[in-house]
Amino acid sequence: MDYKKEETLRRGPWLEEEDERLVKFVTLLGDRRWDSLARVSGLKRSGKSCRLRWMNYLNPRLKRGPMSQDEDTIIFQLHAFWGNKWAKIARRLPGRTDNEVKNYYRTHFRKKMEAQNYDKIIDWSGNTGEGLLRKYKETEIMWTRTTTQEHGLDKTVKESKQINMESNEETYGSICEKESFGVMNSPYENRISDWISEISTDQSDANHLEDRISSSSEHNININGGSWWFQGTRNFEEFSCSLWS
DNA sequence: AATGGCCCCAACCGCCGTTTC
DNA sequence: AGAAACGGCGGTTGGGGCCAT
Repeated sequence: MDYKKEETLRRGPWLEEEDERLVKFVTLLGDRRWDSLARVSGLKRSGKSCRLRWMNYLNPRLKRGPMSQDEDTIIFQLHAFWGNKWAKIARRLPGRTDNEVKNYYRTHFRKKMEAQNYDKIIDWSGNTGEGLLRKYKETEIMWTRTTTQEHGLDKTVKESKQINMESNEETYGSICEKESFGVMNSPYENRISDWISEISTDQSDANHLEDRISSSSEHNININGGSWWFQGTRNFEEFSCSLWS
């Protein structure tokens, strides 16, 4: 895009007329080829800006209004699984956008975490990267086991809340400890987050670690059988799919 | 009533992977 | 095969609104 053309592009908040026009043209042309849609529509906006406006605000599939308690819990749980993978988390929440999830998390959870000033802060200097990864993975397994059972996530969400209220030691403690990774902005954070995403599809690795931990007497874990990650993932899939249907 | 601080969220930016030509 | 265009993502910013003083 040349300089002169960019000069004439509008920025900032969208006007009602612009919204109406955008909706009209998306209905006509579909939600693809945003640059040409922006040109054809006569909107003095970039294609990217049009796309964003549609995706985050105008799309009729979007759900408006405050987050429900279940959505709140899901965001909390999935962020513990995946870290700042907002788009990935948003895909599990029908009608919510990555931007919305991101904003929600930033304003609610981080603040909450900082305010509560958890004392389980990890001393980075005393840990190796490998040790931290292992610790992270183990707490993930503990969390998954206590929140994913054979009856699906919708019930699980309720149970996890109950567990959280009843005990801060095993489950909530673990998740908070993981959250401290995020709060501290550790150099490991992104790598750990990416790594967790990778292992989410690696069944054999997960089972291997499960065996190792199950055989250890120092872990007092309430296990309900099955392959933890597969079961958890499947339940998430089923649950989120059912929300869309 | 004025104002300063804070919260919230829409919008933007830059980067990167994918698709198209 | 490679360049350009496009789409998606995560991080950041700016402004409006609310609230306490």
